[in-house]
Amino acid sequence: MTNKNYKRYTITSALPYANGPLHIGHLAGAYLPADIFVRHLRLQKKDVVYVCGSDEHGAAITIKAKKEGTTPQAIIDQYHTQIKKSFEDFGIAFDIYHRTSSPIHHDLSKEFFLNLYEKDEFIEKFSDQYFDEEYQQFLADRYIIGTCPNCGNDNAYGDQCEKCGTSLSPIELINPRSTLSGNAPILKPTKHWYLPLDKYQPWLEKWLLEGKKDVWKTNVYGQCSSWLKQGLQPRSMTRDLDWGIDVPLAEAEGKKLYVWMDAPIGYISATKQWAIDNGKDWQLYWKQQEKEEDNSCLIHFIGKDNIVFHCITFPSILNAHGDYILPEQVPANEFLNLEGEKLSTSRNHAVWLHEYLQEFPGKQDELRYVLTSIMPETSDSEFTWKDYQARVNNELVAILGNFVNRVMILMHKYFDGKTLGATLKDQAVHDQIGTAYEEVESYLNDFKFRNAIASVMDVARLGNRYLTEHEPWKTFKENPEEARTVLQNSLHIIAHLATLSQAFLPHTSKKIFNMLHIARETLSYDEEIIFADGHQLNPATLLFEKVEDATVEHQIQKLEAIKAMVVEAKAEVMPAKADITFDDFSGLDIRVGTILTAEKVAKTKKLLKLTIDTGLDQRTVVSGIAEYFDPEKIIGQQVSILINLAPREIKGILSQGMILMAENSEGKLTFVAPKDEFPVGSVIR
RNA sequence: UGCGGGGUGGAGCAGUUGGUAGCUCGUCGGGCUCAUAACCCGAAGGUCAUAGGUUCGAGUCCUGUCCCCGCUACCA
Repeated sequence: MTNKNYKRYTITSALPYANGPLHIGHLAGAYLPADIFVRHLRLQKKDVVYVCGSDEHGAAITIKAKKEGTTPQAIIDQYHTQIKKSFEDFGIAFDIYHRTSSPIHHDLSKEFFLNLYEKDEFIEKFSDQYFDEEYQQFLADRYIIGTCPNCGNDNAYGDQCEKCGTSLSPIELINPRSTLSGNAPILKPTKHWYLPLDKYQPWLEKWLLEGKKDVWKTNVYGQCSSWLKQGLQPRSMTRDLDWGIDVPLAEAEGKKLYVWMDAPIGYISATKQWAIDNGKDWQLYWKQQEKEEDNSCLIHFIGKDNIVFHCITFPSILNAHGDYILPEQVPANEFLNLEGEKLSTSRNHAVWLHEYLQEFPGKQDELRYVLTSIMPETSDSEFTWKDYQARVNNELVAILGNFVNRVMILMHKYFDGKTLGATLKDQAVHDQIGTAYEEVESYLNDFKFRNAIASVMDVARLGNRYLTEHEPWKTFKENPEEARTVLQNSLHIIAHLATLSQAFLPHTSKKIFNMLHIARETLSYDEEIIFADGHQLNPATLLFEKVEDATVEHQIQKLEAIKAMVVEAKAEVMPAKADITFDDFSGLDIRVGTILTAEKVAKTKKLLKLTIDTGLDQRTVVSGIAEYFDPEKIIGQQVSILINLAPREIKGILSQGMILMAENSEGKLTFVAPKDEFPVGSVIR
């Protein structure tokens, strides 16, 4: 990032959606890096505000409320409270954790909308939307269920079929029905306000493509330029929803502001609330100042799913409004996987923060350390419990914890824990510590959190080496003063270690200060560390405990148990389809066939190109089974094949027929074939 | 299929504007015994996915190909 010396910093982390708890993926993506960055700025005595809050609007929350037989308000209260507490317990140092259901936020969002409305920025468009006559309301996509045109699933949602994963629009659903009344909805025209992103494209190309080249991380810049290349389309800023911020126009009764005009403005409203609570001026952190160099430096920490939103949509809104600063940096992280699979809230495949805090009390810094060390900065990365164990045991315990422990124990053993003439008397050590400060500073400036935390650990390594080289346990016998100097130099290393680790491992750093009997909550980088003569150190305590095999096993088993449960719970049987006549059925010509050849279709994930002996002929069939079957292993497999299906070209290959497969609720497939070897061409009926 | 990201010693990753290939963990050998069997030193181990090109010189730039991940398409 640029090395400009900013007057102020405005730091945001993505607003968590208040319909579920937080997991380690959220932390590694948007909260931990921001937290470290903010703590680091504060230690340099920078003027910084770090804001976040719960995103509490949208259809998913009303739907969850309906499912659980409660109100949206109850849902958001529950999750807002839980998320807020988890953040506090974990040690994310927000200046304010606010919520978008607050009046101050509603007012500000409306103000933004009206500002753009009065400037005539919006395009007003009518479109046909489904409307439930009984309930007299338009239906959000998620309120419409129907048959998926793609896979025939009868319970596909208006935005997506969860069975086959296809994105849909409500209009595409066959036999749509309202989840409110169960009736078929009618199409009715409704008016909405669109933000003309296409109109802002030239501005975005200049500001982003030119201005942020080689400034933003490659993954972020790449995403954005990809979107701009495709050409932007106007985006609706309003929706027919029943839970959100009212569109502040008389003609828009019953309509709500869509998430784009809601959630990111939460950063600003949160800052406003913080300013009120603390006697500050929020405009210093968000508005353009008279002189450009007086502007605050705005940085959004997010996960990669939020890139387009924060790099294109929100800046466009801010720019259209006109008074606001734009993000200097959007250091988005990639995703964190867990034990070889994607984290999934719906499948409950996650390490939940609130559970970790409960099961590993007092071990926040262990998780902070591991997540920082594997932070998905440039590509997806993976959390495994074995790796967690290895990093805690081999690095935190063996290197950092052990070093501190060695010195503390020796100091107490030889000198009753009292210092005398304890200035740092080793130039090489002094220089190396200085280098560590420079490295941390420079790495964090570039959002390279992994490197930064490694530089901190290197100081502990330096300490261990220093001790081994000078062997105070030996020299004490002949020359106790030399041993004293070495140990007191080591105390300086420890104190610097505590200072340096404040941003990364705040709990540990406090423990070390306490052990050193330095009565401080934090110690700025520029403050000198002084041990007075006769300074009494506190007793040595262990900073970290080893993670036992059993602990790790338990966590792994827990994940596997959940996986098994999810499969069981999901094993619901698909409802029957509508009746057909015998003639409909007898129109199908299904035969026994044998697979002669099988090969993967290049550049596809699911497709195999098969040659089937049908008895009548040998024909080519393209089948979407590659995820579950190796081509070599299915040669000779007997299959049921529908042979009179109209041929269709798939990926440039003409597919003549369809292999019948049984599919379970997980999407796993198995062949439907005669129980015993049977002549090819035999009719199946 | 389109777009984006990535392919570097056993594992996980760094490699800035092109100039002798590094780090952490693991492995092997040695040292030390103050320390949570911890710590320190040393060694082995890489044709930097692949084929071309630019260059005095390329992991680093250009082009083609293959593979992995994400979104997208595909699943007759």
